[in-house]
Amino acid sequence: MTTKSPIIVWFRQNLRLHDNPVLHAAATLGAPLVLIYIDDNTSHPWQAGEASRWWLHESLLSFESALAKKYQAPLLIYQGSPLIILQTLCQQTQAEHVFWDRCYEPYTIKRDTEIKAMLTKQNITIKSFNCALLKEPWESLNKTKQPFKVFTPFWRNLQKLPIRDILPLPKKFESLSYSSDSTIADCIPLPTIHWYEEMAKLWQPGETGAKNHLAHFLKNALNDYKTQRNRPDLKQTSRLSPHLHFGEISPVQIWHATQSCQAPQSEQTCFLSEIAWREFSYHLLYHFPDLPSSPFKAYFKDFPWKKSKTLLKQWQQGQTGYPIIDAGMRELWHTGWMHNRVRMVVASFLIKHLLQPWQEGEKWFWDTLVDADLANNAASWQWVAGSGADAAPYFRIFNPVLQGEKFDPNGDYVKKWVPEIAKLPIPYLHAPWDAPEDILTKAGVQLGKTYPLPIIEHTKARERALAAYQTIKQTP
DNA sequence: TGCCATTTCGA
DNA sequence: CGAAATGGC
Repeated sequence: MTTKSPIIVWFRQNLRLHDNPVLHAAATLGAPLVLIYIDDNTSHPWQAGEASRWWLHESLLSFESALAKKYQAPLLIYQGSPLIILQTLCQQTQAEHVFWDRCYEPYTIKRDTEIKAMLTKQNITIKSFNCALLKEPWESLNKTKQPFKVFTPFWRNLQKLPIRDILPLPKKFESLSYSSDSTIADCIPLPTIHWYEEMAKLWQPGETGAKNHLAHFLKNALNDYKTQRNRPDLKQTSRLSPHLHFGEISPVQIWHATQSCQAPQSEQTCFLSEIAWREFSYHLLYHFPDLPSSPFKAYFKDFPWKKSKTLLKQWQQGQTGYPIIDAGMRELWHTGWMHNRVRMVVASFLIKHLLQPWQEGEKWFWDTLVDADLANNAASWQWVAGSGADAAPYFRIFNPVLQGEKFDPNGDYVKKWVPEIAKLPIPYLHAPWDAPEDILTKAGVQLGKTYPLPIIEHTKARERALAAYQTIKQTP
């Protein structure tokens, strides 16, 4: 393709300069570029929560300044209907080409398909690029050309597929002299209450922060990733999830950087399989677009949930009386993130101990996570619920006390997020109700007053959950 | 990336 | 008698 008419490059998720196929392709063509971001958060069913919006605000600022610094190119910000904005821009700039990075959520696919049809009618050429995945969801198929429904075969297959090389950073490109009326602050305003300041100390949204996180992780944590990654009291996970969600780093960059680092191969593979879980989630969401709302295994629609707004709220607020659960839920609220092991434990607790629908947990995570991602969130909640593709078996019910003792052995994680019981000695920190009266008094804990009694008893809850499952279980 | 009751093993 | 293995949920 040769063109001298401007190319509009619409960035949606992949807010980075390096290894960005859409930017690379556009810059290579030698035409002037119009770089835009359109905020249409209010026009779809899964509006982003405030934590995620804070991250987006910061990420866009970072991207905007990187573009200005490296290429003296402005990032134009718009708010409203992408179709109308693109039509107008094409007219005003005489652009005949619109390039974008592919998105995979059902509502973005629908939106983009409509836009592509309308603009094509007006002789605008649309070109889209895979910027967010190792492989497109339709590139991974089993021997019968069907999507994978089990992770292990998906992962084995992925390891056999060629992964493209990292793209070089475009040396230069010309940008059209053009400006928009809105700024990042107009379209994605920060909340008036500065609750995000606590999060701002922990994270560095943007490409530089992502790169730093990856380098630090590969150097300091990957060597014993297999075992230490389960410890929420240590910082041994990559913490790349929000960076990946906004595309500040690509899975291709992670793939190659991991394979060329010093850590043992078994550790590399373990970490890359986690990246592959993300890939598998996108694969499932693409092929089964109902994933965010309906159980993948249809018989789960009859599950006898016992909906309770009170229980849901106690879980959300970290007031369940189980220290590891409350620590996790409070970490989420305060940092916009939760350790993966703890995510599994709190999700299992909401679904199995409290019998609340997994969709309620999914919504809460969606509203509060900085890494809120439709594919990962939906696939993971269904995985824990047992209703998903390749789900955990329903009888896998975590015991919150044992999980705490096993993965937070010194209680540092609980002490950090549940300070009101921090003075309890270790055998009782994960099960305060077992502590003798004098030990509770000495630690300044009054159960039911300064810290809740358990809102449900573990053994009974476990039996009730197994019984509930029996009512829907399919007999083969 | 489960829990738990029960059985079996070995000092 | 405690650790390890086993098997059902």
